[in-house]
Amino acid sequence: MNKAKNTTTESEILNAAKRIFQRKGMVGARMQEIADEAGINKAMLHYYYRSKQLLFEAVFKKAFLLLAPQLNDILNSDDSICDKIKSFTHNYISFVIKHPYLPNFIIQELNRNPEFIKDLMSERHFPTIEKFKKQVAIKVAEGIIRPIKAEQLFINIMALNIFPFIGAPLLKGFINVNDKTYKQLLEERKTEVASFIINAIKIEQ
Amino acid sequence: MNKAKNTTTESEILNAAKRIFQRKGMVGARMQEIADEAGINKAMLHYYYRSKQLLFEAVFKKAFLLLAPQLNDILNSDDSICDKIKSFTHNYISFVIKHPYLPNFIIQELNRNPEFIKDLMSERHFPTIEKFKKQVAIKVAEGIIRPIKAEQLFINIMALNIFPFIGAPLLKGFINVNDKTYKQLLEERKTEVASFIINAIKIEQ
DNA sequence: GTCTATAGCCAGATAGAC
DNA sequence: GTCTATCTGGCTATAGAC
Repeated sequence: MNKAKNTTTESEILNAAKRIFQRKGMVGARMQEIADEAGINKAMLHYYYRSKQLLFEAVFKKAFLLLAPQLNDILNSDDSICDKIKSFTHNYISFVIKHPYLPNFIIQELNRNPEFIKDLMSERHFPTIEKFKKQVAIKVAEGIIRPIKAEQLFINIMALNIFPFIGAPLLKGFINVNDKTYKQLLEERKTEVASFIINAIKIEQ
Repeated sequence: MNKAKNTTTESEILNAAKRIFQRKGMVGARMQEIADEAGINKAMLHYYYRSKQLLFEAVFKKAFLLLAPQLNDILNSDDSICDKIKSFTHNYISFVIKHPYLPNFIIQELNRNPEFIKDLMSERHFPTIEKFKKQVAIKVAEGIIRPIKAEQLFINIMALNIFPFIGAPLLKGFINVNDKTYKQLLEERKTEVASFIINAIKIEQ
């Protein structure tokens, strides 16, 4: 009927779906649960999004487009490598502390359906590694940083940033700490990760 | 009837279940699919394991007990820190290249049910970080390695070893390589990861 | 646009023959 | 121990009233 109202219901559904899908995944989530979370009827979900699959895809794409552009900070900025690593890890870890389910959601659903990445890569502003590769190669040639493939460095950066969230239950077990202490460790990583990476690659003058 | 035959069917089921559960997860797996994979009837699964949940738990525990003891190499061996890091990363990455679904399976199911780690921790030979903490603290005090909390170092080691497998679809997308090239990158990591970590922590003499 | 009621399907589990 | 057939429940999706 009324445009504002439609938009509100539609985005209410999307937000509710986001919360449920991120916690339970595509397979584990229930349409009824999403409807309850949104405080509306289950039929409404189908009215606005036709099917569970389409609702899921809307949520997934939105989540991915929230996370991916941040990689431009490390891949396509003109700052020095060390500065990029410092600002990226700090920003990324801060962001994920606020949205702890996000990385696991993305990773899990990409593992369930790996071809999905191809759709995403066609998106505007999908970050690529090309510029970063050139920058690393130059700095290695200049003797500023140790010899390392940009691909490996990128994998390491991603691993150190993301894994502590995805592997939290496992790591809490081995380290044998409670949630509060683990959260404190994550806080420290805002600076710890950058130091670790920079020590690993920089050559003492 | 016959003992040998029982054991065979029972372990056939367990192996089939392992393959299906590791690819699809608890929620995504179908009992029919597991039965097909084992080449037997669906009713047999219930005859031997009573329910999907119990079958899953048998598979999960077995998988976990395959992976966890390897951590003793880094946490409880008497070698120097550098030697431990070298041998552990090499062994671990080699192992996971042969069983690529394993880490994601463990991590994913622990995220679905985080309290599950408590059961596992009561198992004999569950590795803990205590000895490793002492060793790191001593080496830091001696000025052999840079100041770092053992917990953070441990998280970093785990992240660098495991994430490349769990995040493979995502990383392949950003790095923009095919499966074969990515596999090559993983091979390189058998030595690359240790160098990276050791450079990050060691103090130049 | 929003609801209730229900169709239709699929999966886990069991009964019961052999 | 192994099978076929079936029960039962839960879930996505839709029909249709308001």
